Order: sequence, then C-alpha cells, then structure tokens
Amino acid sequence: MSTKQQTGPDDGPASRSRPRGAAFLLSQVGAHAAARFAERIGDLGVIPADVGLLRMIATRPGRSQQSLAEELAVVPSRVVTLIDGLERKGLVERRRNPRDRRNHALHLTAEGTLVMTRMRELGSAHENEICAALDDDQRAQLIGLLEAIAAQQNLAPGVHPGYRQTSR
Amino acid sequence: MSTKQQTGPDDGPASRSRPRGAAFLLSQVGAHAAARFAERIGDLGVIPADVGLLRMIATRPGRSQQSLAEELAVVPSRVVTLIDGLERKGLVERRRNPRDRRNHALHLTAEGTLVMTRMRELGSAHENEICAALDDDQRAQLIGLLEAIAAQQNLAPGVHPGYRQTSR
DNA sequence: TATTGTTATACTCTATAACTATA
DNA sequence: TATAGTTATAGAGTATAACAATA
Repeated sequence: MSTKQQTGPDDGPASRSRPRGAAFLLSQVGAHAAARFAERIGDLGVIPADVGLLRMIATRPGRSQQSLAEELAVVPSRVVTLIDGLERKGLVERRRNPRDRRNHALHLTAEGTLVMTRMRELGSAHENEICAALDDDQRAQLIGLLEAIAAQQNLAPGVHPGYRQTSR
Repeated sequence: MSTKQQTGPDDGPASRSRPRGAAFLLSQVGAHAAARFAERIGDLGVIPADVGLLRMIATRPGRSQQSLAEELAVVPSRVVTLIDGLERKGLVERRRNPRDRRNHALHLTAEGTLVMTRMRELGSAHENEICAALDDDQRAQLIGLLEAIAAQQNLAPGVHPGYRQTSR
C-alpha cells in the first residue's frame, strides 16, 4: 500500500486535509467550545464541573451528594471533592439534615446565586461566540440536529459526559 | 431571586431540563462522540491521541517529532511519550537521519499501516453510529454547519484540540 | 447490616525544566 | 551557541478502597 490514504485521490504532500466526517467535526468543535467556555468561567473562579453542579443544586435545593453522584454517574468521593471546592469558594453550603444526620443538604449561598447569574450571562456570550458563523435559521437547524443525535444516543438532557466514570 | 432560573418560566422541581444552547449541545454530543470513538479504537490497542499521530506520519513519512509537536501545538516531551507508545506497540519506527543525526525520521511499520486501515473501518462505523438519528441530507447539513463554525473559529482542519497545551 | 459521606491512596495524563547528543 | 530529542519530576484530575458516623 502506498502512502496515500483516506478520502482524497490526489494526496499531495500533506495537502488538503479533507473534511472528515460529522463525528470528528462534532468532537473537534465540541472540545473547542468546551475549552473556550472553561476559559470564560475561569474568570469567575469556577471550573466546568462546577457549573452543572451549581445548576443541579439551584434547581433542587437541599439535595444530597448521593443524588448528585447518581445523576452524574460518578463515584461519591468525586462529589466530595467538587463540593469541597464549591464550599471553599463560598458558593455552596452543606447543612446537616436533622431528620437523617448522615446526609448533607446542599444549598447555594447568596454568592452562589450571584455566580449563577453571571454564568448565565457568560453562557449567552459564549453561545454567540461559538455560533458567530451562523445566522438565526442555521443556529436553530444546528440545535435541532444535535438534539436529535443526543436523544437517539440516550444522552440525558443537560448532563455533560465529562463527569462520567462508570459509563466508561 | 427565587430558585427558578434559566430559560423556562415554569420550573417544576427538576422538571424538563430545557434544550440549552447550541454550544452546550456541541460540547455534550462532541464529548460523547469522542468517548465512544475511544472505546472503539481501544480494541485496536490505541488511544485517541495515537490516531491523529498515525495519520500525520502516514501522510508525510519521515517527518520529525518537532514538526508533529509544532502542528499539534504541544510540547516536544509530549510527542516523545506518544511516539514511545506507538513504537512499543510496534506501529511506528524511529529512524536516525544520517544527514542530521539529531532528529528522528518517523515511519509507520507494516502493522501500523494495517492498524490505519482498521481505524478507517472503525471510523466509518463510528460515523454511522453517531449519525444514526439523521438521514443523508441532515448529515450533509450538519457537516456544513460544523465546518462553517470550525473555519470561523480558526480550527485547523483535522487537528483535534484535545492535544493542545500552549493554546490553553 | 446498610447508607452517607470522608479520607487515604494510587494511577493517568501532561507540563516544566534540566540534560544529552549532535550540529 | 542552537536544535532534536530525552529524562526526571511535579501537578492536576479522578478512581478505588478502607473507614466513620448514623440509621
């Protein structure tokens, strides 16, 4: 077999690196979007994993670390580390549950709520940056296609695979 | 501010986790696609980072580790580690260049070439799996939208951001 | 005995910096 | 003195397993 491979019939020396498939583009553009988002929220002092956690706690205040671990499909000790970070940053509070003193009820602090507002603003700016090449119709089209894939692949809405462990 | 946040006006307790934006979906679906691909190629004994490296060496045999490090925007020692792995697996060979004995000319072995063929087959199956929810028109549409984003965001065609370091 | 959370520990990934050998 | 590659080392991230408190 020659050195030529992949799609093109006229592989010049490292010439036109052809389009690749949708799967590669998804992974490439997705990783880029994630990295840019991480940069943005870094200014708030939080990491990407914090974002989903804060949202989950805000949506259902008082939930336990166990429930987070289950929904994210991570090991409980991972949640300990992440909540430790959020508590140290003053964004989340662990409250002992008098009914069952084994579990911790998680709540956002006032500052945690503030950070969530800022996160939403950053998220909006991020969305515009990533989609700068598309007009409104195209954005809607893209969202539709991605949602179709996500649903068919059994991705839980709003749950980022970057947390996972067990599913690995 | 109440516990209600984000898009929906009727946030039931953890009810409908709304669509999120295109940026989140890209990151979510992209990470999923990458993880599934990693699983597949794991059967070949290679990791995702190996794939791009093998392709780059196949496309331009004899290239140096330096040139790989530059194109991928990683530190040279990272390339050492990765090529060590590929050499240990018997897929790549370092040949001393008699003209300049400082650098190593990299070449695929016969087995490396074989693995690339298998990778292409797996890649094709992977593409079909990820796009199972879409018909042909929709796949083409998706590729078009993603290419537009990739170009506008200055992503080098075929270079996955997962290697990066400096650009962080 | 089962459950929640924590700690101790180890492993993987990847960067930095010092170093070797060539030039 | 500059360049290609390597080694030694350290840090981040995340898993496993043993453990403590409570039920």
